[in-house]
Parts: sequence; structure tokens; C-alpha cells
Amino acid sequence: MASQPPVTAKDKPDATAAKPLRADAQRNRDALVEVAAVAFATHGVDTSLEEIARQAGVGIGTLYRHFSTREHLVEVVYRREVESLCAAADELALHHPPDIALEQWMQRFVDYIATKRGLATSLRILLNTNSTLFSDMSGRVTLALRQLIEAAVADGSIRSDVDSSDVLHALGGIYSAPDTDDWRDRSRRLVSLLMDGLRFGAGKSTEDGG
Amino acid sequence: MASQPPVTAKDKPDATAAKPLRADAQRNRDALVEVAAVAFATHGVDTSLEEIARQAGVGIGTLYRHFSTREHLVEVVYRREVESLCAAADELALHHPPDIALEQWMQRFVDYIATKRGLATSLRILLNTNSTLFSDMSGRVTLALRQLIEAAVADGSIRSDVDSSDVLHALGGIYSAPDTDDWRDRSRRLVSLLMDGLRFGAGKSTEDGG
DNA sequence: CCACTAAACGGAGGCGCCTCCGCTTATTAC
DNA sequence: GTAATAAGCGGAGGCGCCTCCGTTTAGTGG
Repeated sequence: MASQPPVTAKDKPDATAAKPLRADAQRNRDALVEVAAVAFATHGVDTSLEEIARQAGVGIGTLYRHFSTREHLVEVVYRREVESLCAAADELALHHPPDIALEQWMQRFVDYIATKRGLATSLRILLNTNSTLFSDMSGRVTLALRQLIEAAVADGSIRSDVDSSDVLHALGGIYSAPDTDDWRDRSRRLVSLLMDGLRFGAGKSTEDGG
Repeated sequence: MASQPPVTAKDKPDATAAKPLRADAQRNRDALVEVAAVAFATHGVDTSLEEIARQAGVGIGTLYRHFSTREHLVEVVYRREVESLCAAADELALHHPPDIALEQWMQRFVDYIATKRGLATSLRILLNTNSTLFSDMSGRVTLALRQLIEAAVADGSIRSDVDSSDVLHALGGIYSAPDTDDWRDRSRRLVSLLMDGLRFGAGKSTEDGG
């Protein structure tokens, strides 16, 4: 949650110019996003922006110069989170056998969703307003998942007749599940179950449970 | 816009108890709704609630006691507006020949929609959240329209093969029309056109233009 | 008419939003 | 190193939101 690759200056929505920020400005901007990510996840999206600015050690004016609206800030935080989720896919693929990578990534997906549920209302509005954002982000996630699945299929550790969109659909059920206390556990079990299903009848048997 | 039948205490959302308000409380409540209706229509739904309270000659505390959220106030204003639109249908039916009543009512519908467009965003959110409200209100409007049409059909002043839902659908086009300067004129013309269409081939000919 | 009480009032106060602009400071040119 | 300057900072201030609670008043019973 606190260690991602240094995102120097590439989280600008419009890809056109993006002139490099002054060093201090970049530092402040990063700090704000960092703090906001934690604050939104912890206290929901209604956290006082002044509180976020305070925790980031900057004035409120600075926050508003970087993020002219609350939605803008939410969007950047959200993009970063998705980015980091997708980066994790590559990371896991490098250091684990494909099926393990897939399983662990899906578990991470659960964590990601857990955070998002707090933002549900506000995020839904944002995604409605800004449909580019939605297709953008869901596209990236889909791609990451597809690559993990294809690797696992090629490796023979899961069945070859699975489609990434099916799996994504199954994971979608996690998002819409009711918000009980044991939501997280249930979701983790659902992922395990799903994983068993994927391994069933695969070319090579990897009966390791985790 | 300022004269509707005295709505003593029946605009409570939940129909259960509704004990009568104290006279002063009722007065204040009515004043608030009145002022809010004008203010929302004029300056949009983001008008300061303190401003509304001020104009209604009450303290902000009083406003909040009656309407615990901005949405609550919007909802009540909206309900009242629909109510008044439907009441107009009865009124017009009493004092005009059926086809004239229908036409005038549709013109009034245009005015009503004009007001609503200012509230569009907020109202859409409200209607999404509170689906009872939507079906409630559209049901009432549909009913009012149907009665006007049936009367005109029975009277022979419009064609007998029209369905009220068709007409409502046509009127719906008004709502979604682009928000240009001449919106109102266009809409009025659309209603006239629609009316001509309805009269065409009717049993009895009422070629009066207004 | 009076006394009593629950209902209602209203505005001060604390907080958050957002803008504006005088003050810093990183960067560039020399 | 210094000077120049544009980029960036930050917080005061004005406004709106909403709550809380001391004060007022409508309704009621005698």
C-alpha cells in the first residue's frame, strides 16, 4: 500500500503535454496522493480535504492547485490504485509459477475491491460521469488478468478452456456481495474455490493448497 | 405558480401517522417550500439553504428541522410541483372543451419540464436513489394525461386511435431535447404540432387555433 | 384569563469548501 | 557564485453546511 514504483510525472489524465513539475511541486503532489489514498480507504471519500492537506504537510491552497476538485483527486488516487494492481500482476508473474501468481493476484484483487467498496457511491458517480475512466481502467485490469491466465494455461497448471472474461465475471460477484463482517473471508474462500475449479482437469496437477 | 389548493398536512412521504403540525410550524413549512420552489427554479438546486431560510423569514434551524437534508426539500418541492400539474388537468377539464384542455395542459407540461431541467442532475440522482418517488410521480402524470385524452376521444375532438402512452412518449422528447435558447418555443410548437396530429381525422372538427 | 408544557424557533458556533493574492523558492542565465 | 523570474506555496477570509441548545410560543386544561 505504500511501496510502488516511483511514478515521476505520468499520472496526468491528458497525455498531451505534461511538462515536468518543479521538484517541490512533484513532491507535494505525490505526498497528497499518498495521504489521500490512505485517508479515502480509511475514512471514506468524505474525508476533509483540509485534513488531507494537513497530513501531507501542505497548505489547502496547494491541494487545490493540484486537484481542482475532490473528484479529480479521487480519480487520480483510483488510477494509481489500478496501476498498482496491474503492476502486481507482472511482479507476481515474474516470481511465482503461473497458477500461484494467478491465485495471489486474485487475492490481491479482493483487497483492492475491499478498498473500493468504501468509495462505492462516489466512485460510481465518477465512473458514470467519466466513462473514459471506466473503460480505461477495466481494460487494464482485464488485460492483466488475461495475461496471467494465458500464462497459466500455457503452463498447463490450469484448464485450457477458461476465458479471462468468465473469471472476471466471477470476481465481479465479489464486488456486489453484501457487505457483511466476514466479507473478506468469504471472498478469499471464493477465490480459492474458483482457483480449484480452474485447476480441475488441468494438464499438470498442482494439488498444493496454498 | 403561487396558487394551489391549501395542502394542509398531506405532503408527508410516509403516509402512516402525520399528526397535525402546530399552526406556526405549518406556516413556516409552507413558506419554505414556496420559496424553495422559486429559488430552485431560478438559481438551480444549489441555492444556499440559508438564503432560502432567509427569504422565507425563518432561521436556518427551522429549515433543517423540517427538511433534514437538501434532498428531502427537493423531493417535497418536486412532489408539490407534480401535484399541481395534475391538479391543473382537472381544473382545465372542468372549464374547457376536452381538446383545448388537453392542449393547454400539454403546454403547461412544457413549463413544468422547463423548471425541471434546471434540477436535472440532482433530480436524476434523487430519482435513482428513491425509485418509489419516480414511479409514484410518473404514474400520477400518466393518469392525468390519460383522463384528458379519454375525454377528448369520447368527445370526438381528437382521433380515437391514440394511446396516452404514445403521447407521453412524444412529450418525453421535449425533456431530452438539447438545451438551446429557443427550447421553449420549439417545445410549444411541438405541442401544437402534436395537437394537430391528434385532431386530424377526428369525428368532429375543431379548427380553432387557440 | 392564566398557567403550564411540549413543540417549535433561531442563530451562534464549529467545521469544511474554495478562492485569491502576497510571499517563497526552484530553476535558469550569466 | 548572483540575479532574475516564473512556478509554486499557503493561509486568511468569505461563504455555506449543519448541530445544539437556550428562548419563545401555540395549544390546552382549569
